[in-house]
Amino acid sequence: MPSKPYHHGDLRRALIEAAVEIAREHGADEVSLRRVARHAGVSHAAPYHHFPDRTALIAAVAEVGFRALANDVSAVERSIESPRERLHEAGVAYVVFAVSNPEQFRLMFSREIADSTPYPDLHAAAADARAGLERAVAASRLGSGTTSEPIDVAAAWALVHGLATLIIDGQLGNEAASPEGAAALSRAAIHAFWSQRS
Amino acid sequence: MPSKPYHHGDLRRALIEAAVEIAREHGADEVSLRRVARHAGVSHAAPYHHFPDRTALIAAVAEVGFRALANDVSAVERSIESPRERLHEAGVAYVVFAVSNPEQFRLMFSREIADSTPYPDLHAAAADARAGLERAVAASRLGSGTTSEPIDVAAAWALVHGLATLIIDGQLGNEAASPEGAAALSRAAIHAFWSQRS
DNA sequence: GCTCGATGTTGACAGTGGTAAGATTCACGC
DNA sequence: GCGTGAATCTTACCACTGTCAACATCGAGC
Repeated sequence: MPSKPYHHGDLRRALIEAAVEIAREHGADEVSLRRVARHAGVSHAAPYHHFPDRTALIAAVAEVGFRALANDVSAVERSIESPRERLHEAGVAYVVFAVSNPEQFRLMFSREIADSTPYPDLHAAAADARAGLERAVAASRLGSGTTSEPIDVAAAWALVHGLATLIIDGQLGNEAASPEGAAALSRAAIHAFWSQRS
Repeated sequence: MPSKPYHHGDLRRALIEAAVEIAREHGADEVSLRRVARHAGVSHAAPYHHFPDRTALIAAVAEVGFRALANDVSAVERSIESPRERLHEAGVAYVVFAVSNPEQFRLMFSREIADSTPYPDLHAAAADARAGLERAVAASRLGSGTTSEPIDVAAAWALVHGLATLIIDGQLGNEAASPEGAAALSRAAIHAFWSQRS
């Protein structure tokens, strides 16, 4: 049995999975190239044959994260009739994703890849995720007709993104740390902004 | 002339200022203990006589940041009559502070000090800043009387915090990068949530 | 005026991202 | 079948980081 062939076979994928696992178990800032390589059973320089540098690995991990987020958001989109309700639940899905995968979420919005233009695949995945929110906002026509749409998208995104980051940093209490608690809190927060109308 | 006395005199303060300056000029993640020490003109181990570890230095920097933020927010509080307007402008001040001091803002919400309980002074400063928003929310009674107040605070905080983080990460376009642009954007976003009422 | 604690320095260690040079193996043309 | 070049992986370095231990220097109070 070739227990350890010289060539790994699918090291790129293995490195990404190792990074996700290390992030989940030890935190996003424990994801170092060397540790990822160790976890995948290769030498510390092997990753450089698949990623030009550490940032590129993070970008790849973030890319799969954005794809999962886009998936979660559009699943909600397909399952709800009322445009207003659909927007609300898309926001809840955003927050729940962050709370369910806090370390990956942190990686997705880590500073080194804030400008995603050098990573086209990441850029596309992030745009897809954002497009989900944009569709939900456009359909529900948040605000009166006088406000321009980009502002509505920015406001909606900011609200759920703020909830997500504050919750996963523990700033909004421990009840919100669980996906159920996060869903309840974000639903309540969203309704707080709309309750004055109903 | 004693160009370099053996003892610095006020090294603790000098280290904090050096950290702020390095963050401003080179980015928050360039703030290393050794670089800060170098910038202050002392050896790389000198900081350990004033801070137990790197995190404690970050906590000290974040503390002055939170004090400045609390100051900015309560300055707005004192200058505006209408409770509703006061809440809105307190939120704008939060975002403008972040955009005006992006690297310090990042330090203030960096993960290593997300739990501020080991740093009582930082904890108090952060609580002061938050208290500003809480007062503004309580006075304006965001939402109808049926929503509980902590939710209102969380929602308001999440909105402005989300705006702040998204803007300083460049996710909301370059127009928002300037303090004026950020003020305009955040005012519009806040009004987007209220316009449906007026 | 001496001593002791506070403050500073030098030197070491393990860990990191990154590069260079060499080893191994795969794929493909003959 | 077989060689040869490219892709992959390894070992060995470099500079940098946080942190600690040992030692040097100074100031404040007895």
